[in-house]
Amino acid sequence: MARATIKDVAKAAGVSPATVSRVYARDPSASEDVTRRVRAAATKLGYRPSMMARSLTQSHTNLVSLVVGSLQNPFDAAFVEKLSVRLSEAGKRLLVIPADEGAGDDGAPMVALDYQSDALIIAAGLMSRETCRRFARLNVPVIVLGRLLEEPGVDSILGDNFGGGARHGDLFGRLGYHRVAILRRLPETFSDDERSAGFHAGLAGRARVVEAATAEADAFRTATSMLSSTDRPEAVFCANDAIALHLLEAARCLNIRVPDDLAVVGFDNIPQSAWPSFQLTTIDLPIDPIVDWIVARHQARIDTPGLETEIKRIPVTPVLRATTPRIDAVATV
Amino acid sequence: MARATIKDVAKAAGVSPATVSRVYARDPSASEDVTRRVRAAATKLGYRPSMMARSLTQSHTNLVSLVVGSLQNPFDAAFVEKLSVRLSEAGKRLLVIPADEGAGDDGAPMVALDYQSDALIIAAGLMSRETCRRFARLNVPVIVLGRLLEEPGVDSILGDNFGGGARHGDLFGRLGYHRVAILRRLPETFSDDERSAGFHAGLAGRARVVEAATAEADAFRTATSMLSSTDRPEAVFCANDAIALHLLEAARCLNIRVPDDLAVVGFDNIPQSAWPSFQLTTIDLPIDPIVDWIVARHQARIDTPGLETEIKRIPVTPVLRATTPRIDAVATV
DNA sequence: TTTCAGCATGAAAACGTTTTTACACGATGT
DNA sequence: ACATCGTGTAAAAACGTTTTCATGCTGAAA
Repeated sequence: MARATIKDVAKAAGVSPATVSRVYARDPSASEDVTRRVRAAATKLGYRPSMMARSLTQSHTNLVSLVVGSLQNPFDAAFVEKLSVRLSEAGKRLLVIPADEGAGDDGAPMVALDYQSDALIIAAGLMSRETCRRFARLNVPVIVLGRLLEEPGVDSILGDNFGGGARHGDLFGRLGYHRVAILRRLPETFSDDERSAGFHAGLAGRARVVEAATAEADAFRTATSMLSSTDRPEAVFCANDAIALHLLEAARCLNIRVPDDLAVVGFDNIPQSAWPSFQLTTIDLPIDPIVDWIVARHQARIDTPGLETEIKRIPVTPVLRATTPRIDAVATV
Repeated sequence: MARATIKDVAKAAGVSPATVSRVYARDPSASEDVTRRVRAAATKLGYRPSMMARSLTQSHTNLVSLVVGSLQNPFDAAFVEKLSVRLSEAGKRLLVIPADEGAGDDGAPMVALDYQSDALIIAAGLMSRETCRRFARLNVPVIVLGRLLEEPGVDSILGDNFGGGARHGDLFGRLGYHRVAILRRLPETFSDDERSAGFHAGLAGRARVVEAATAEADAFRTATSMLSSTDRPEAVFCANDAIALHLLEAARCLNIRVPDDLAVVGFDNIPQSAWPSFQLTTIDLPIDPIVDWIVARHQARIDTPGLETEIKRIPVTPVLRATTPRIDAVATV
């Protein structure tokens, strides 16, 4: 019971394979009558054109590869889900490539080349500049999320990390804290570098800052030890909500009252942050505009090769909730 | 700067394309000397075999399609992540297909056919029996997660939903509740049917049961109205942890003490359930064995066509935490 | 009628692989 | 000396499409 091919359909409809192809390509030169016969034969045989064969003659595959790390962080999970939906709507498919793939050989995203992906989206901040260059040379559009990789032909999209961090820094300054901390992801994490820099700028020296880095999986432990230290910070800027939630959990375990004994702020505004248990003050980084831009941009790159490198910044907005004191309560101090 | 093809490599190495192919296929008949020359030429030209072309002559593509709904539920997100990693390790790629795809045409998973996927994994409980049959007829292995679809050639894998539900039902019975409730996903959700049935069996009539269904996105609202009703239940069995967490949130908003005024149990044991804020009593449904079985099973189906349909049940284990009273405290009553 | 444009269609080449078949060569056996 | 066999390689067919080019047909203009 092999799969029906274009020849089978052609024979059944009494036409040539070329004609069947034309019908599927919506070529206007295909006559009314023939189109009907071909469609009828196709549905009877359950024919669907093979994308693999089609990709061989055409220059595109309608495949988009996504290199991604963990999906534990709800932000990333939501990103992947929305991206796959929007790509589907555009008639494209998402190929998921774990970031730690193919370490032995040529680096992770090379597998995207094997399937002739039309574009490559990097949601894990670890692709080497070298690999990027290689893709750019092959005219495969590369879009990097959350990292600024200045490389010709490689586009980047990021939230306004510096601006968001600055808002938090200024908030802490106005709240009059003297000992604050930053809890962030591991040192190579580009977004957190920016967020941290913005925070420092916004704080403008009004408080002493200590900084700790942690893997997301270890966040609870790191947070616990940070809160157990002798001169525990009065307020903590967590570089993302996932970490902030762990910090809140740690505080709860240690019977530290939030926000009275400890203020906490995050970044991303994942859905859980709005839950009554957390009510996390954070920075909203909206996913829809990110996905929209990626979908539009990769298509633009495909349609017109040789575009200038573009760096897109998504604006963010602060969301004040209950893990920080009300600012007006302190404004008079 | 077009991509290097097998012919380019052949020319550069002074051999025929067939020989290059043999080198990549690790054909032992390729001589030492030639293998070296080919490898050298390939790396110099940056050659990688085109999977699209290869798939045309071979019967398999090393592509596995996954039809999936939302990734908001951490259980599903973790499943997708682990599946993609394990498939990668086996040299395969994951093609993600949103469940609501192609509603107009032939049903969602048909797009998997377009790319000649070697196997189809359905993690959304909505594939029609008709569509399944079609795949089975084409010798494309279909594996359904969380749904029992008795159809020749279609394998299913599920947690022991009935058993897990029964444990909860019995627990509630032994705790002496009289008014209990079930909060579950929408009526078509197969797993929840089983969990609910198991719960009833385990409870064995020891309490009056009311049942409410909700979309996961509406869980907080549904939970709130359930807890606000005049004869609020003493204990609620939520058909999964994601819903249970929303119920706990709702209880907190309504100042209902857990477990004193309200006992809550869930199902799945997602990481968040263990957080100090929740401490949810639940049923552990481990993901690793699920993914392992799926990877092994789809490979088995590919290697030996015509296998008997198999239905795999993953054992579950109760996890007692703080959203239920300690059972020994009541055992003497 | 003849000629030509335009249109619908078919034949064949091309895409980049794998695989089958065939061949040349050297070594072995008598 | 010749037949036989293995071994390493090349040539060519095949996979299922799209696309270019050629061709036959229709009808309008001459």
